[in-house]
Amino acid sequence: MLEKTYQPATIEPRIRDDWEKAEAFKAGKPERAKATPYAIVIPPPNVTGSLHMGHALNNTLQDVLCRFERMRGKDVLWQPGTDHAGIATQMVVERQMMERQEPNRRDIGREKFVEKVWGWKEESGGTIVNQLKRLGASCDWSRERFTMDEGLSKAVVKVFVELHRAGLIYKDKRLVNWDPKFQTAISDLEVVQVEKRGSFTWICGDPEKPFEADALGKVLAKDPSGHMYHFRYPLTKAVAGYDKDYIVVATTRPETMLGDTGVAVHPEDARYAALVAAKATVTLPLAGRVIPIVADEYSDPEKGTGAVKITPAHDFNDFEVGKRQGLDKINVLTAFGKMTDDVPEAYRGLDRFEARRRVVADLNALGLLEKIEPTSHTVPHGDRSNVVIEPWLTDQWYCDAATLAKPAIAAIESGKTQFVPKNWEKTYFEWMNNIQPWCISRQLWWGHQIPAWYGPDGKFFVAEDESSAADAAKKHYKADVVLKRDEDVLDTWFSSGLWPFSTLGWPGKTPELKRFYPTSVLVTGFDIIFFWVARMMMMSLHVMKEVPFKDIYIHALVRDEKGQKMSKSKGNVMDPLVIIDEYGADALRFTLARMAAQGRDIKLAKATVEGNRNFATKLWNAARFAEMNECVRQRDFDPKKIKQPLNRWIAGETERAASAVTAGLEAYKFNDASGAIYDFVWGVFCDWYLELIKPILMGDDDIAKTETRATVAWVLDQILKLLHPFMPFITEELWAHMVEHGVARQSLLTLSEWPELKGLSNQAVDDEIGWVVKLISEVRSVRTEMNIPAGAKIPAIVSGASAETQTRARDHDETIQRLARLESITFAKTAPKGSALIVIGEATVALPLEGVIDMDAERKRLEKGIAQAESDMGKAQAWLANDSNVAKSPEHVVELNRKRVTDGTETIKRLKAALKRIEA
RNA sequence: GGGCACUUAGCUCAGCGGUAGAGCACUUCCUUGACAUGGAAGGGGUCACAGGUUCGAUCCCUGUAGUGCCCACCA
Repeated sequence: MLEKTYQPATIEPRIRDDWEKAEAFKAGKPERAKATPYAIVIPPPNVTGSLHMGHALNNTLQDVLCRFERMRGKDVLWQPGTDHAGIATQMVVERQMMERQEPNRRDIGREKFVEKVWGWKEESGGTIVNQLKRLGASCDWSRERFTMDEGLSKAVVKVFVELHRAGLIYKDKRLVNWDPKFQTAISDLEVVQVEKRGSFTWICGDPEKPFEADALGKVLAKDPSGHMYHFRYPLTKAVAGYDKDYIVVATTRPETMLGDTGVAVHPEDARYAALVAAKATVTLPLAGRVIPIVADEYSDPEKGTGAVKITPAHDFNDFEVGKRQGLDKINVLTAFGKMTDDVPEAYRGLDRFEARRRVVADLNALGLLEKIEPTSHTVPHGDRSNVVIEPWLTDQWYCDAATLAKPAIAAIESGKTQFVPKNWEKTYFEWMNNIQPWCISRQLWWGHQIPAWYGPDGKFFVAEDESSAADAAKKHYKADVVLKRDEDVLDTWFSSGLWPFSTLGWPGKTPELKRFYPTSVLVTGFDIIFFWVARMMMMSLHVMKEVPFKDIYIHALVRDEKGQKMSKSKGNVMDPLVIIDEYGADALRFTLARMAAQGRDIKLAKATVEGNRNFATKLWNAARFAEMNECVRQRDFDPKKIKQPLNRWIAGETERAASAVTAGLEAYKFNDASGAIYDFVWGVFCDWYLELIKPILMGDDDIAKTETRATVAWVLDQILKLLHPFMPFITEELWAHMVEHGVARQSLLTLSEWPELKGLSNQAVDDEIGWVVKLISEVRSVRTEMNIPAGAKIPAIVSGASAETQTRARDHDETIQRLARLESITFAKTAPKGSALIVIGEATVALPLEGVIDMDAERKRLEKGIAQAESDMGKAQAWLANDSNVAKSPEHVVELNRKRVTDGTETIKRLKAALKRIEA
């Protein structure tokens, strides 16, 4: 016997065990050898992470698809695994070491540190996996992978070596985004632009009367960023045709002026033509270095003074200008963002922001600070470290992304892989067409160490292992040499990019690779289209010569109910595990699926989850009702052979619901699919069908009763199946309760067959039950409006009814009486006086309530009905009066409006007649 | 600067060329033999604004305003 209320917390772990014991989610089972393969690779969560709402949504959708396809008989592989997440993980462990006041990673050295991270991975790496299981994820857990496990690491090395051999990976010295906190280079994608606005109001300077030192110092002490500083660089000597002895340049980063090696003006800029012609030079203030004024297209005459300082070692644009103009590159910053020894002694070792203040103050003292103005500009920050990123000159490994992008673009253009929704293609193309070299090396310790070994002269040998590198070195040096391995590791996304094939066993020629590659669909959020999706497309096409997946389903991000991004600092994080504890995994999953249609974000409120928990309870109680009424599944039950109209009707409704759910899932319209089953279960099955059949179940027509019981059991089975992808736990639990011939069911719902229903719907039956439903609704409506006590039973007298209507009324007599709380239904030529009247089609139903009803209220009710009917009919009439409407509209629309007029006329006539009787 | 979206009931959002829907909230009533995590009946919307296309526009097109996001740049 089912408990009165549904308790997810006690059920879920047990169901999970059942699935595990049955190895229900194992891919490649022999009995499915002939089935169509269906594969999804999970977006691997960070191994040290824990489940957040984004994961919950992402994995719910994948699980819905996997369960759906599994039930449709496919051989489903949902490939799980985790990502080593270089920076993030190293950060977590380092922070932990700091909190425990242990020696830092540099003190203990690389080997010991990496060992520690592995320890941490072993200890907490299972957390997120267990959390995914709590959500109900039907992954093939026996195939779990980790980006740094042996097989995947082999794949990484092999791809690196091959790309290097093909010239698509190379080493280069150029500016990178340097993170002074984590001491590593990061890729463009890991840089976020943060808006900076000056924190002090604008201050206009006057070089003749410099700022008072204290006042300026106070201002600068606040926050020296977000301002534009205008400096005078004195000319080394006067130039004929140029009326000043200095040139003004502006910058938001004063400290970098110590690394200036030129000033650029536009070649066409008349103001500076004399300076260019004279090959004028300026003396760089503070440093005392003489630097040239060069003509370069980069400088924009419209901006500032049209003259721009050039710091090739610390600015991406300046780097290019420097290259064109042959300017020196002077590095003035250390890896930690402090001034190097290549600046005047006074600034050496200063932090970059302190140096900024000093430079401004010192230039002011020299009368070279023209003005300071507040400005609004964006400053690059590390997405993890949140510190200001420095463009910094270093040796790094790069991947020629532009070349790899070409086939990846073509694959989407040709439709071999398609985005759902399609509009994400544009974003993808936009980025791929402008893709920059990808910096793949990181100065971290946790990750795949780059397979390059250096000889004594710095020449490197890229090889799959040290001995191959040694062989190559020996050939080159004609002697044995000591090799030193490159200390850098690869960007995390390098290994993630191989995920669709590395997890299937590549470079081995495994049966899984053959069977499941390319995978069916990738389900992910739009925030990692560039980071991950694009890289998988590039890598997979290069290595496998085949797309990694056929569809890319992009879903929204989950935000809080106010639409703000959930973040720990804002304190608005909704923990999926807390929600699961409170409402059950099914309620959370169903909520996320129902909201999955939204454009770019999902605003999640607790109340919504609660509503869906209530839906689960509703289903639970419907099953309980079935159980109490001995609605037992019959083995040979055939829905096509149903006789009772109510049962035929619900069979037809079930078919409609099933096809709506199927169609929704096939089109990745999770909201449509989940909405269809919700409406059917609550709005049709519970609200109407179960109520309508009660008289039969309690009656003594055994044939009808037997058929109805069997139908209830059958419909419930269909419901459990249709709902299972969304709510796997409660459905599996109820499935187990639905006995068959007195024997508890042995099979698992998750392995049952998906309903493919056909030929169950019948128009005549739908009309018949539709009439019953309409009558009941109308009576209920009148009862409320007439303030008839809910408990009072009243008679109903039907007049003007056709033979068909009379038959319907007689056939469903008991049902109608029960649901409309009627005492009797009788027929008469005319409606008795003093009645409330209901008009349905050709018939009028009278509720004789003389003395009970308020005639005034009845008049108002009828008048309202007439007004509504007249307005509706009037619209239809006006529409028909327009000849072009009739001439140019499709027939069914014309027909619809004609019907509105005829039906409306009839209704109005009867309502008016009813009104007249009252007034009489 | 370039791009992508969004604007529908008090709130959160579906819908989409043929007389506007759901959940929550609200009002009234109901402990009726599955369910008060429930049932019944209601109230509430010129579908942001202005043009256009169409027999017909909430839906398609153009523009305006507001909002959000992505990319790039910023002397």
